[in-house]
Amino acid sequence: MNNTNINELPTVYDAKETEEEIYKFWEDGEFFKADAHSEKPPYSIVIPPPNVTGVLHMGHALDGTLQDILTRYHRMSGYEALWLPGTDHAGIATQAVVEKKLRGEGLTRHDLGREKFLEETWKWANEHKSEILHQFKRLGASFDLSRERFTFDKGCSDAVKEVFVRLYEKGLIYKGAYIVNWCPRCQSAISDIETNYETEQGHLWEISYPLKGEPGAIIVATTRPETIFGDVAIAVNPTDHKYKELVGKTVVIPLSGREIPIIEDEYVDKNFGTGAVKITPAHDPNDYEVGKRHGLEPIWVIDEEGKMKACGAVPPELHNLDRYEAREKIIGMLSYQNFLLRVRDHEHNVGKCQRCNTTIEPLLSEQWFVKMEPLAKEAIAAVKDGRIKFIPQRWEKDYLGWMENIRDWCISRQLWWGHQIPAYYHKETGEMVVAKENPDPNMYVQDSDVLDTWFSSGLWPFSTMGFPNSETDDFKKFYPTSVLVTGFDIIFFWVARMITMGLEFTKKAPFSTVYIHGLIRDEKGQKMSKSKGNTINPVEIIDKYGCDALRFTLTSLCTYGGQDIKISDERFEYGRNFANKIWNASRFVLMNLEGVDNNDFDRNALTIPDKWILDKLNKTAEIVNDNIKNYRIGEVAHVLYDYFWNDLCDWYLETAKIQLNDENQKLNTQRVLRYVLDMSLRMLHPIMPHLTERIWQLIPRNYEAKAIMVCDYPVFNKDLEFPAEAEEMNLTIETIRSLRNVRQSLNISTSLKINAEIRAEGHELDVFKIIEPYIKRLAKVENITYGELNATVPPQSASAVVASSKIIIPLAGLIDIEEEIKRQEKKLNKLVTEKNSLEGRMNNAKFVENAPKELIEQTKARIDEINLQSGAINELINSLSVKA
RNA sequence: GGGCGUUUAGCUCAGUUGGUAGAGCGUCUCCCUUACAAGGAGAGGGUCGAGAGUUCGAGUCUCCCAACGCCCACCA
Repeated sequence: MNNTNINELPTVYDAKETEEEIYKFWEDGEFFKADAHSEKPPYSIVIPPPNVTGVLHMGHALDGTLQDILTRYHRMSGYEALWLPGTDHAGIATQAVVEKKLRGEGLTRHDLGREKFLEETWKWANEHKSEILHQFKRLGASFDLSRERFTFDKGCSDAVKEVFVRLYEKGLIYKGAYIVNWCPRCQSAISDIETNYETEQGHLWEISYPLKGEPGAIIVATTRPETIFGDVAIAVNPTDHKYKELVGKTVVIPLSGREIPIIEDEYVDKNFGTGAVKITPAHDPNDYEVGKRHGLEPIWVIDEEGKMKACGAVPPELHNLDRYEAREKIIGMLSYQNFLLRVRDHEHNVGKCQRCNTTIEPLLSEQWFVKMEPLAKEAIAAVKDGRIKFIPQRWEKDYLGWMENIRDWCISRQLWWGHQIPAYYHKETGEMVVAKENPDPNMYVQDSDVLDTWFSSGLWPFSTMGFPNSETDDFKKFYPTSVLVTGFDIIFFWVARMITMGLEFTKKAPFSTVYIHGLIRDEKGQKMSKSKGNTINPVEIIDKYGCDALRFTLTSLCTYGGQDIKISDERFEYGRNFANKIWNASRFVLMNLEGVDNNDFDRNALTIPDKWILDKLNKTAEIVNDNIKNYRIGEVAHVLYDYFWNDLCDWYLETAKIQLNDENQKLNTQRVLRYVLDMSLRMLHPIMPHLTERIWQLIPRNYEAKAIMVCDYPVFNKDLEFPAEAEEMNLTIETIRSLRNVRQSLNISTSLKINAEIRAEGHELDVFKIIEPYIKRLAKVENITYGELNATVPPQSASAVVASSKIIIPLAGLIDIEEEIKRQEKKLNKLVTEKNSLEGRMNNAKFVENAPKELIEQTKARIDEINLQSGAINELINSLSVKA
């Protein structure tokens, strides 16, 4: 790397080559490895483990970039930084994709059997695990692969067993029959938050249930006529006089003949439907509660596959019929026998499986649950008392709202891929033992269900650090972690569970900050998904634009409010162009560092532009540190972009060219350039690691260091403040801009040399004399002369007013007087408008009375300045008009 | 039904203690000036969704309305 010939560096930054080479350099040097025995204060982040179902998407790229920026920044800022990588076994999701693959081969998991199926799934998981980690490397991730973890590895599995047993012993895990969300396709229970509701256009059927042994009937409205065979009662509201006389009577279920009572229950809404509800406790959560209150035994009529159960309660011709086919058929039968009185269109919400979008079947079923309320107490307190802070803070409200209305968590899944529940049943007595190990494999069989995948991810911050052993080096050094970085979509699924579990089992909040960023969407604002075909693969973007370009662009799009981020391919040109700008600016500096010595710059030999850029750099460092600490990471990107491009490239490098040509200034300018480039690269490094490392390696350094990634991050330095020179440079810039403006607006060719007469007094005059060379070169001025401030304006000349001085540009034969007058009038108008507004304020007694002193003084000063400048412009216009 | 977010230049979006608006892209003009045409220089472009209020002063605070988006709850 160090043998590179600077003059042969390509003019276009080659991201691909650089990234590969640099990442390898970091890996070989073991720069990402965290030391648990370090004296430095710890900074740790555990990655939200990506599912092993697939590959990296843009959301991971954003999430990973932000974590890497925080990790790299803190590593450079004196912390022992650990970013712990890993993946999630993603129980239901992974099983689904593997089953899908098997289906392609004409197989089901049952054909393979549990053991063989798990083998297949492990294979799949391992392949994707390495693919995902490889992609994270392409992203420049500075994570410590020696600590890589998997939610289903030995350590995490031990943690799961430990937690399960302890919660069970504490009475916080129980097993029981409740209505759960059952996915007939996944063949498993799923939790409430894995169920999404969709509005569907359905029907409300009114069915007549005849009274037993007497004429008359009660009419019931239902959206699910196929469940009538599971009815155990008809319920009406106790205050509903319409049905007063029917309560206590018996009706006969149509098509079935079974007899059920008419009961009263508060749950019934008099105004909905007919005011009479069929009660089906086995297939509806509300009905289940009603049934329980009235001591009614549930009757199952739909099975786990969503088919009509082949049982006595269901007429034989419907046995094993799909629930929707059965519905059609039942409607026909009811209609034929005149039990169906009315059909109405009815919009209602239907639960869908988040994973496969199959309509959920509420099913009474025996499952395992975590009693959440006792655990939620501390999780609520931790956020309320500030032990855990959400950024942006508004998410705390969502979190607390959910926690405060927490419902028990159904944790058992009827799957194979996952942590098998550590409950064992005696083969003969059926006695159940909950323990980490099977008490006697000959006599006990393990519960066949596995745990919800989020159960293990909920332990992630501490299961990865050695838990249940809290004496490991990593646990002691790196737990609790510093911050959790994730999207808002998994606050309930994951963040909430980590907080409850962390507090319960480690007595500490697993992280003190939850940094929530927006979600990545396509250019139309739609969520990216494979089925929509609107996904953008981050690796393709990296191939096309470069990793640092991707990282910079994504970072720049992060707002403090955590808005969703719309991206399209072309947006990454922003980052690519910036990377190229950095590359070329650096190339320029490096090409001009030949012959530089090993000394730091000489403070006494600094020029105005030198001091100005040092001042800018210093201020930028201050702002950048402040912004990173406050998680305003998008702002960091903007500030650095503005500093690097607009200050460093557009102005300082241009002035440096002049100084480099001056033998007296050359050496010190080189030293300043070296320092400024070095510090600028360091500031950029956390966002754009490869490019900055690559260039830094080429700087002829006067200190020892192995890599930029372990250099100190620049901080504000009181000794590098140069306010006076900063002001003087502003005068320089303004003067040059005015001259350029004159040239352009009067259509004076750049090849044409012009002269300028500067009319200034006092300090401004002194400054002009110093900055003359810069003005000459950057504004392409041939000669500069000096004159009296109040002398008359020569004919045929353009002019500009800068600060308190005037610049006169004689343009005999070149100038269109009318144009110049117009130009000046435009400027004057602007000033006059501003002045009117300011004077309006100053004439307002209340403003003068109430506004802060500094603002009033500022306003006065500005009015003075405007008066001066507009006076000068008036004078110019007058002299031009006379001559015209 | 409850809650949250968004509405600012043609487009995409910034704008943290209230002090008369910024960026990138796009547009117009000029320029291959020995770091960079993925570039340089100059310019144009906004009554900050509507309305009301507080204030000397509101894109920024309060209220109300509208449109779009999201979350939670849930109606047999």
